[in-house]
Amino acid sequence: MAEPQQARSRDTRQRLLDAAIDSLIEVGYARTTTVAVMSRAGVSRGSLLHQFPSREALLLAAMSHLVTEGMNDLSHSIGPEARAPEPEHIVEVLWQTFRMRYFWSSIELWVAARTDPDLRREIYPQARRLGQFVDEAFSRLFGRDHAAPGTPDHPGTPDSPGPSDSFVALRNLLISSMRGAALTYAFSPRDPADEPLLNTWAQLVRDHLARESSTVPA
Amino acid sequence: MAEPQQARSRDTRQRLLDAAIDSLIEVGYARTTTVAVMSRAGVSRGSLLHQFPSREALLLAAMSHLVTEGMNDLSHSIGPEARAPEPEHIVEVLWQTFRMRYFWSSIELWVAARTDPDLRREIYPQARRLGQFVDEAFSRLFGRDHAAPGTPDHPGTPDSPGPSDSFVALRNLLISSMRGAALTYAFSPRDPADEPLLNTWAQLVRDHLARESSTVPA
DNA sequence: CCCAAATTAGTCAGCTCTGACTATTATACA
DNA sequence: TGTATAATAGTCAGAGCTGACTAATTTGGG
Repeated sequence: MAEPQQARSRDTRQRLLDAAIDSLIEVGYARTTTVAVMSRAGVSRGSLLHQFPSREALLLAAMSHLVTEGMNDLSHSIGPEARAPEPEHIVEVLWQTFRMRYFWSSIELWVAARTDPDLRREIYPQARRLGQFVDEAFSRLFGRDHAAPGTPDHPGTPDSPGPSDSFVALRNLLISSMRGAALTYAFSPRDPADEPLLNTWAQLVRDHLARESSTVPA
Repeated sequence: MAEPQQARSRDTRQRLLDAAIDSLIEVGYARTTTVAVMSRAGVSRGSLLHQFPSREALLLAAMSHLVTEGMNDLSHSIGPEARAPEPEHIVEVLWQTFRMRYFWSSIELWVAARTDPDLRREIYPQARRLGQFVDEAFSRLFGRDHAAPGTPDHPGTPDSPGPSDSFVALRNLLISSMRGAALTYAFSPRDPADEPLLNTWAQLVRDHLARESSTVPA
């Protein structure tokens, strides 16, 4: 947790974490061994075990690193400000996040965590952290007006209510569906850019916006 | 592939496959070792390696076994005949299949397959086999009238068209969303029976049925 | 400039897993 | 019933991984 002061040390940590994530993506959780990560990062055994006293510590840190990286990527692809809700654009940006670097490494860790209590304990808060960030990003994609009358995505008080039920439902539906669809590319030879559900997702967004503007014409 | 004639042999195979699947569920792919399966099944090392010459062969066979088992379970929970489409019932039955025995073992194999070309090659046709069966089951849940004017779920000729586009879209959306939602239970402490998306899914089905009966009142 | 602490480097024993091997037992068929 | 074949049993060497250990090097403060 504590940031190491030494520049060299931080560089080593960074290289190890990147190497660990690359390894998760390329060869999966089981074959992401300390030796594999260490040689991939060009770091000696002693350094690795000094920075991360065990394989588990390394992978837990990688998970955290991953989430931070994912949040940065998503921020970047959305841009700084809320946009007008163009269904195709919203769907496209969201779907990209399920095709990026961190998706498969996350899945590897999730699946490994299922049968590893220690890993699971650590991953749960990280996943929530990323989930909340994705929720906020989703709201930003829609723009404040559509996402929530009040502050975007805070629980919502009587004065400033959170997102409407239908907005939350749409968000959860899209995200779960994309996750489920992305998973099939573990073995499917198709190109994710041609995902057949893309149209369906866009239509859901269009329907939501249409329904909203007709019932709450404000 | 060839069914062994010997009764004893078949029993051993069956026990090994069941043990392999149980092991996948309980400890995951990486720790499903030949020794673990063998002792779980109460079978000697020689027997295992006679029946399945390698760990990979065992797990490939387990995948096939799994699919067959999954299809039987699904058949059973749907019942023999097409039913009237009650949205809550449809969603409930479908959601159950993502909480059953074979879901996690499938995921373990899918994820392992991503970084294992041999496994991937074998899993792809199996997944398609199960996928098509699920599609048919889905059509049966809706009843022939709603699923397809023609024969249920065959590609569809000009004479007997397949399911409508919107039906296919609904199906793919529900299945992908359920898969994506189910995945979070790898680490989430929630009870799948309380899955928040259940209402959303049911609403989608209701909307589809309503739209259908209004546009095609035939 | 020097020294203590931090960091990096390299080696090793212990463990587990896999698949090959040999031996034993059961089955099918003549 | 006898024998060839199939199935089951148990052992073992080789390979890979982890984490502990010792040694060398670099950094930062006095």
